[in-house]
Amino acid sequence: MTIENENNTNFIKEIIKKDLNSGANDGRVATRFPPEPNGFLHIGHAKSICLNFGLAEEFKGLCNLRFDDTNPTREETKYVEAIKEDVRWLGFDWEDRLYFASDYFDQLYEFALHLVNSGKAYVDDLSADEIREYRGTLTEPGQDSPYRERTVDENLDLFERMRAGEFADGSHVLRAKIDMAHPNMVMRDPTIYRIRRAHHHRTGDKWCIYPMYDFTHCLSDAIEGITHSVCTLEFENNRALYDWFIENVNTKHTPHQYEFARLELTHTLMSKRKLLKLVEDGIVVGWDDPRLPTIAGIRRRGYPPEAMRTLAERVGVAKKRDTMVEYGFLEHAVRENLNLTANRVMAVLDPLKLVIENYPEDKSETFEIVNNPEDESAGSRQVPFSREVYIERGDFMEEPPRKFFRLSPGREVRLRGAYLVTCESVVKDPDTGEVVELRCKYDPESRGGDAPDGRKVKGTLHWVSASHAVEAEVRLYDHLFLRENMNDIPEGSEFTDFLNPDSLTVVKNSKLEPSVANASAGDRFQFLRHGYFCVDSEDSEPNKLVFNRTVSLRDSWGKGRK
RNA sequence: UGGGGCGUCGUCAAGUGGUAAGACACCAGCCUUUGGAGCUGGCAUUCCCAGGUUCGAAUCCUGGCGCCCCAGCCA
Repeated sequence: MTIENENNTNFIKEIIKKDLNSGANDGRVATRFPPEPNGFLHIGHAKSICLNFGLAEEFKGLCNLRFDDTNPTREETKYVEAIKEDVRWLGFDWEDRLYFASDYFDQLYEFALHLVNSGKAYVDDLSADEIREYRGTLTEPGQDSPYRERTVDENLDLFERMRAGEFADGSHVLRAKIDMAHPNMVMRDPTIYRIRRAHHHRTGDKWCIYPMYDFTHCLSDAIEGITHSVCTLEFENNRALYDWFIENVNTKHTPHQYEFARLELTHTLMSKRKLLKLVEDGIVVGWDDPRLPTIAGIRRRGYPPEAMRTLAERVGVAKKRDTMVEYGFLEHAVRENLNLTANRVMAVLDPLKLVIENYPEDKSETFEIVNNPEDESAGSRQVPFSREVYIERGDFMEEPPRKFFRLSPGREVRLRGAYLVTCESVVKDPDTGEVVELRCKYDPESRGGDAPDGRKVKGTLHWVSASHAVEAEVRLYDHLFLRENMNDIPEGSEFTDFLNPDSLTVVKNSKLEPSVANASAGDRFQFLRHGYFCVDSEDSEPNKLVFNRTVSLRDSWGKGRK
């Protein structure tokens, strides 16, 4: 795997280098990946994971895995397990640094008390609707709540009673006392605690008040001694509040927030809401559908984690918004990895029988074929050959156009690793005229694929001996959406309007060489001349193999012809 | 008519006053027992626009233009 080492910098790395040089944070670098356990991770999260763990790795620091679980109504333990699996799969290790914001609820409560005591937070009795009205608009300042000037003692009493469960959900909130006329809406006395009687996946029913993200995140960072808190661009406005809390609460560490552009890919979507709809409406088979950009999906699709890390490194980290990385960029990283690591195998997806008339009926022999021309250590395997083989229907044309190098009447081609064969005649279905069989002649002198007289052929075809073939189901995947930019669809249209009707093609009776018979879930192969495939982890069984196409091979012949 | 950000090749993206990296894509050629892979070459006289400063500007200044984010008791 090649990872570019030259010029692989970005603005966050530059900030860290500067901090290291100036001796900030005692020379420590600490980052964290902070998902909310309320759904499945996708490729966008993978970029963040690679960035945070990668930064720690590069600068000899540490990266924590922290679940941001401050909203009990949305979070579930099953998601924390799924997320842990995804991070591990990507190749990162948080060691003993697995944290939960909910672990800090007691500490956070103390911090809130500190704000109340210093006159910087107050309990507000306004309803959610009233608070919104008092907040003002983007261009008009807000108004102070009538409860804003309560005394410290009164606020203390009220806040403690909020915690004690004396008030109904929604009746009170604790707010930071900042500035209702602040030009940054985030700073107009933001809510820091709300009353919510909901069962928390970890703290159970211990609490009926829960801290808000803005209050929790920066202080959790401070508690953990995070130095560089990296998040996505939509939190830029929240940075002022992040800093306000750090300044107004006594914390030992003073973390800083930096924002980068999230990863978006063409022909797909990262929106949790839309992905959920695809799952719920049965448009895809589940969160791990190989067409989905979820980590579970790409894992099942067969994308190697190394390729995802390479992608994250190559797309870089910047602040430019609305960037769309071409899907082909990802596919390139996947092919690059698989080319080096996947063993080659022959698979005929659309079989056409080829009978070698001058090959003895009862004869069969095996050929030793190299497993991976890119990797000598991958060795070789024995592939059986006999009088009747299957070739790809698309590898034969009765009336070949110019530049068609494959088989046609009278033409000689190579059966990869076996013999040179010449098409003598074509057998057709008398009713439909469909070609059902090719009658050929082979050159016994060309064993292995080369003729002793040195004559060359233009085409080399993959093949599978008919009597030895293993049947399998092969699932061919394509873009989920026809439209490139799914973040910007025409007014009046629904995102589902752009679904690709051919995002999945199931090939039921493909013929594979027998060496794959014992393949197990997740095994990856290159089906010669087709692409990279893996054994499906859900539906494949020992006697009923199912393969997923991870990505096709580049095809300069097929390109532009379909 | 508020505040915060961003505008460099079709797509990502370096560049931080010294004369436009790299990758993907694309094009051409070589090579090839995968029309795969690989190899070679090509691909921004110009950095949203207009002025200005300077010997010299993508980088500094001024003024425009365009796009994105923010009015959850979500994160």
